[in-house]
Amino acid sequence: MVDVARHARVSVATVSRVLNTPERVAPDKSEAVLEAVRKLEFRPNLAGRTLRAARTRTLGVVLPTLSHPVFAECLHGIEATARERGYSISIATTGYEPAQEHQASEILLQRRVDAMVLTVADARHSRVLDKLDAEAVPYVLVYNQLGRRHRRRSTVSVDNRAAARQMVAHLIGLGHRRILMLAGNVRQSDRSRQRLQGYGDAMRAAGLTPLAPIELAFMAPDAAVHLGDAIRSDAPTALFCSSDQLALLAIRDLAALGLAVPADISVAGFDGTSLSALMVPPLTTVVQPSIALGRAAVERVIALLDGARIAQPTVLTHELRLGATAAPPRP
Amino acid sequence: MVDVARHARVSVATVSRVLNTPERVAPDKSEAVLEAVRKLEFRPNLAGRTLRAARTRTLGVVLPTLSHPVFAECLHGIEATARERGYSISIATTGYEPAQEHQASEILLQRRVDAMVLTVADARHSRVLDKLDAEAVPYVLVYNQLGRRHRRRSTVSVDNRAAARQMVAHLIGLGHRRILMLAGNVRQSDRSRQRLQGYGDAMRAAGLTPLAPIELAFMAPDAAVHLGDAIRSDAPTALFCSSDQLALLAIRDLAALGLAVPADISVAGFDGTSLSALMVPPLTTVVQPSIALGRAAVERVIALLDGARIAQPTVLTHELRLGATAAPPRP
DNA sequence: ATGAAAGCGCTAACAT
DNA sequence: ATGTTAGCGCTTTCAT
Repeated sequence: MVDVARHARVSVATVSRVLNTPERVAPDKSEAVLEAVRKLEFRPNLAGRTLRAARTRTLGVVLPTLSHPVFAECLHGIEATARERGYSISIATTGYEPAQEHQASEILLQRRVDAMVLTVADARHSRVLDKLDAEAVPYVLVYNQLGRRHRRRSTVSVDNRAAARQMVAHLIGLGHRRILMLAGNVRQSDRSRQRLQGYGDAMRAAGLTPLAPIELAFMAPDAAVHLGDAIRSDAPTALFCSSDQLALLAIRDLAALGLAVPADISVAGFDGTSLSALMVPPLTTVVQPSIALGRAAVERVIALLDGARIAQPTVLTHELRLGATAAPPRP
Repeated sequence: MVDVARHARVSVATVSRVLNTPERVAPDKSEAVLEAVRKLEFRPNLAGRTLRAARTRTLGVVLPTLSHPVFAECLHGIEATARERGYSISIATTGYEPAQEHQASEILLQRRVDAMVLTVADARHSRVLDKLDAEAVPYVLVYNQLGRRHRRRSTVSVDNRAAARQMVAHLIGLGHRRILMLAGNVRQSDRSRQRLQGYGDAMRAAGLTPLAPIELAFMAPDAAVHLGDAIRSDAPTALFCSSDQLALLAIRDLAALGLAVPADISVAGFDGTSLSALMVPPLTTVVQPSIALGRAAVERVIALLDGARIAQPTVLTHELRLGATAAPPRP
């Protein structure tokens, strides 16, 4: 900066002003500074700026994984929006392990991110969120959704329970009575729990008895076994899966068990990742607008940074995509 | 840090040493400092450290998009490895636009990332890479692959040309003669070009005449039209696509044209994203080890930071996954 | 409108 | 082994 100042025959203070508050500097000086910047290829060092201004213009992002397309697409929306708004992002993943949530957030806090966008296992009980609250670091949760009693935290999500209810109601409408839910880890994941509730809502509303869900750890290798057992004992005619990934896994394993989808058994998913639309037959699933969720989360977190109060949860509309993996049961 | 020093009754220098070179400080003092750190919940401010040490322990990552599973998985490997090695990452995407490559790299350079991992459109002609060379910023390319004459740049990739050749040879082995290639933007993407070369190699090796490829811009909306035209004029019995995404798109559009895969026409892809394995029927494709590519890229870039010279390109082994979308042509 | 100078939090050279 | 201190690059009072 000293070089630039010398080159433009002004002080470093003026250089700084040109870069930050150009309106407060005379046009001719401004011009000279800008030219010096170009000529010397000056690139402000963010560390200096951060140290002094106590702002990094960086958003921290904590997500369970990037291998799952839902989160990858969300990150895509986050990154694009952050860039448009002049922020960059720093990311850390947790691999679905609550212990890692703490480590991930510490790394980002050490970088002094201005705010965070995160998906945690359970938004109601989270040491990390408690910490962020205590340290007054603004944050917005994506995908996580909170009940009426926990509205202290800013969330951006779809209505998981309602979406699950609608999808299960759709299966019931097709004529299914024995519908089995394939859930993620219900104890750890609030979304899994909400979708399970939605499943129960729909079943009971139709006068049906909910079946005990199969709980699968993320990417469980023994999924096929559990699935086989459950199919023998419950004889379901439809499977409602709490993610597309689980649905694809189920379809594959059903094929191995000699069951055709949807002829022998129907399968519905949740997420609506772009690839699930391209597969043949296209997956019947609940479409979450992942990119839009990421976008909205960044917009909200920037609003918080600009002094907004925590508002109502942002609930984006989901959509039932009636693909071709769910059909009426065999008579 | 002053607080911590006061609390532990030592100087700030000792606090710094405990944090950076613990072996150079007496155990009792070290203990005292650590306790003060815990008690005061001291979190070193990276900006101060960066400013002084001129190192951020941050890796910049530039990728075309995060919506494409191949890059998302690669990023997953990058993030995990970086974390293990004590680095964090800062990402920027380019949306496949060379102009944005420049912008993305500038953002990261402004953050003073220690090094970069990137995928560019064309590694042979890249203003961004020229700039990084000029500024002596270490970097490693992922997915990009360079010919013998351009080995100045560090790359981590599969052998795109050989992989394409093998896949096309496999199709020829099944009995196909009229094989059409669906390529990305050949002019802009070096990988697309290499895969097209591999296609040509295999065709000529079998005494067949390569057909002119269909070039599709990324996520082209008019893909169906071009595909329909080409199928009418070339009457191919197999399609070799330069990405899984293109393959899925093709399969969907073929269905719309009344063509069944693989009964009427075979389709092979390239990438081996995890979802392409789960679809029914599973996609016949070239599997790139995306997570391992990301891991290897980070290992190499850290080696460069530690003073290693640019070595031979790292070529990871691909794999042909013989799914069920390619079969012998109708007699 | 502009400049001089203090100081953000940290590390490392130097002194002890 | 430990302390003192300069200074990394920037922004922001405070003067002028």
